[in-house]
Amino acid sequence: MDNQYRPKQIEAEAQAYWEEQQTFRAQEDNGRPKYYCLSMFPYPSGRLHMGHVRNYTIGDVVSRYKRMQGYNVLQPMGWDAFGLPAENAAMERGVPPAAWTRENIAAMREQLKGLGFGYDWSRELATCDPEYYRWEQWLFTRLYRKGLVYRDTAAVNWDPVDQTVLANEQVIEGRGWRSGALVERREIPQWFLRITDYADELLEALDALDGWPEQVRNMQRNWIGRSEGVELSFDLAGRDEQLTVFTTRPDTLYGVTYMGLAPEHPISLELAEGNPAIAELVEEARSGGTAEADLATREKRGAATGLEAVHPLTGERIPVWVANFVLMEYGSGAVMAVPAHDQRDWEFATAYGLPIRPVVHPADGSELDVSAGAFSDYGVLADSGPFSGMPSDRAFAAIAERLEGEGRGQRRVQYRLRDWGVSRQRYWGAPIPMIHCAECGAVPVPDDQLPVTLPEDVAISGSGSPIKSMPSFYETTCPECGGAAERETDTFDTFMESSWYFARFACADQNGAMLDERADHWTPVDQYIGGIEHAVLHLLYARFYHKVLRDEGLVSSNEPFTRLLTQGMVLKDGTKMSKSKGNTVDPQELVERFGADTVRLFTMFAAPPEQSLEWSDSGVEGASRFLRRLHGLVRDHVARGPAPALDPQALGDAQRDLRRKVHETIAKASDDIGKRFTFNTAIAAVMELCNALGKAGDDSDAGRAVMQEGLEAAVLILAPITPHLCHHLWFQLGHTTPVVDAAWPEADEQALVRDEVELVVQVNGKLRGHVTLPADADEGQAREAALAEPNVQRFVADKEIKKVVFVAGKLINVVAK
RNA sequence: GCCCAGGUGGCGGAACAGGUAGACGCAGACGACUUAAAAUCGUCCGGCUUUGGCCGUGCCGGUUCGAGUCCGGCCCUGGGCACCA
Repeated sequence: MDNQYRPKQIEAEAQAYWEEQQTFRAQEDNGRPKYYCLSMFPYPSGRLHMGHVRNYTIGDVVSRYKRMQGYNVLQPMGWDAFGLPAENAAMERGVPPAAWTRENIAAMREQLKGLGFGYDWSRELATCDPEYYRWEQWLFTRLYRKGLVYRDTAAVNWDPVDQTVLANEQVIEGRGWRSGALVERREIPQWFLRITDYADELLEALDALDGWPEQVRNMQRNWIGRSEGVELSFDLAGRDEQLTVFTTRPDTLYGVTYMGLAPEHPISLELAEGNPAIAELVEEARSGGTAEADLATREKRGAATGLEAVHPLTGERIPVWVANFVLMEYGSGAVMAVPAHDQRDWEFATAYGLPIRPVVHPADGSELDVSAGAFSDYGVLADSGPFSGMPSDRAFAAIAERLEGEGRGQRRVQYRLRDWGVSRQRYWGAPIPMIHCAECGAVPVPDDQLPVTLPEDVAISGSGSPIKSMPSFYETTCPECGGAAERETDTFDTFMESSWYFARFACADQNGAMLDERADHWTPVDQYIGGIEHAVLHLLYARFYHKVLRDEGLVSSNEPFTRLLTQGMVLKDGTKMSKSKGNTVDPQELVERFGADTVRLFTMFAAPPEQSLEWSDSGVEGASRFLRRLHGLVRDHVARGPAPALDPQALGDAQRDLRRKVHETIAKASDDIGKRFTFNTAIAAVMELCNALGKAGDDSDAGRAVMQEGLEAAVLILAPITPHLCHHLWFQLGHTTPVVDAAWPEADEQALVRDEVELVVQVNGKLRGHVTLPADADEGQAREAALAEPNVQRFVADKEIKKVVFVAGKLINVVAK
């Protein structure tokens, strides 16, 4: 055996072995339970970054662990290949997005192979391949016919200088990132998917997704934002028109002191003609980006309209204001304001000197004070006509009933979730398969004309998608009337591709259909792994899409991902690695210097997967050092010849202690890797084991047998994490089949048994000593031993013992006063 | 602004069901080996201290025999906010 650990050589050999044996090629096999382990596929930016390495190492560790447990594992990989960066690169370097993307894919594929990830490459796919996106187009036309697709207007960021639509990230402080021009909001027609039709199912099914982090389920619940309330209308004095508003707090109806209109509301637009203050608000609303974070942090401003609304129950006149915090996108673009019981309304009322009228008092009878802020809890009504004295919940129902009875309102469920706008005015995306005909309107592209292929040999300028000025692309004939017509030139949101790739991996070679029965064999994904930043959008869209696929009869499960692991970010110097901060670490350099196993080991050791990971160069060296030591331990052991067979009955005390450590490590690592996903503590346990093995120095037959068992355990446990070195060491330890096919070790219960236990002794909850007792000692014996301890006696000497708390196997606490 | 997380030694982290705070690793100090350095191996490594202890898990308060862990309030950092992926 080589005297030195040479990762380069060992890793090349292992990778060649796996490739030659087609180790990771997955076949459907009903004789073994399937396990579909999927890491979120990358955007092919050109090089792997540490976030990818972390994500894919976690996935590979889980996959290899499950394989050792006897599962038939599928672990595929592909490319989320459409998107904005390719267009930016094209502008900078003059390379068409398609060529740039395919070069990046080739480079990153090699990097992934160099890291030793066990993917079934025969299933590789790229979303920019027409054979992939054609099925997305096919499904879209189907959903159109089903009524799940519709056209409506939506706001985009318009750069008036570059004459182009900008993404939110391209709007910096209200200005276009390249031109520096003030960005305008423009309403343009776009395609929408009715995700809100599935809102209730998406919400309710979260309760059963117990393999998902509660944090993510919570974020999705809040995003969907189901609320029950009342929709009611206020007459406008002197106008033949009504304001319809939605409120979740009809119990505060008597506290309404003003109405708020969105600046984009038709009435606001009308009044802006003759009112400079309103015109200014409308102007403000038209400029700047569309991102919610920008809108929500704007200073709250408003202007009186002079109009008055009529309170539906009291007939009182209520002033109508235009307010910039009222959003046209939500509900009707109008709100009733109750400053006493809503903080945002309170702030606006305070700023503009509008009355604050409390009508709900705390249920506990405590004094109500709204001088410093709104009281937004439920309580008991006051000054609310016939409803005074009712608790909020009863008043909610009573007021709703009254409004319904008078035909002025009705109970309604509202969602925060909006329908999914899938149109993008970009080039590098899947063409939306629709044709606009002057005679027939919007017509879906017939199946036999799919895919609508995106022309790839194009030049990208800073303003607008090239296919919008390419008659050879958009000129066509109407499939219905045969007349001249134009293709849709918008492309799909890239979330469309990433919403179903997990199913396509099951049957990536199927060219006659979107999916086949193999999709149902492999899905749902048993374990999905990816960044927490995808907690809402990608994961919600994919859930929606899966339900749509189900309703189309393409899969039969309800949810795409049974278990979800959201991995934290990779940081350096406490902040996110990024090119602009210049604090990136190139995984490729590390692999070349230390080997893939060291990079994998450090990444898994430095932090548990869900936490952020602080990068440390010296920590990487520590990981490398450990692998050298493990290599050395096996080398020295093997150099002494084959180890004799182990006879557990014939061990001395030290040998039994060491063997107990071996099996404790197996038990801990199995729990850490299999159940808790805390790979860092599993590695720490193996390090402890190796420290103990290294100190043993026992050359007796029994000692060498225990050593063999211990080294095998260490290699088996580390095999999913550092697969190349373990592949090598396993053969060195005398095995003839590869460790990748070995069974995961099981702890021997007999080896775990202890004769004695050490109890912690406390007095009044503070540590005062230790006592060693037989493992089966009862409370009486423990108490006797504890009180005999001299240090304990010092602390209880002049006190009365009130009680003794005994926790078997752990501690005994003497409470004395 | 809204929603969701996280704050533990010089650093990354451990403590899994409320029971020894700091496992494991990094950095550092000292020692061994060496002509020397690197590598390797060994010992020490939260603060204070009268050496008996006392203090210590972002801050303030509470529950408990016992709180890093549970509860209430605050501060700071990070993720998401619908066209980055």
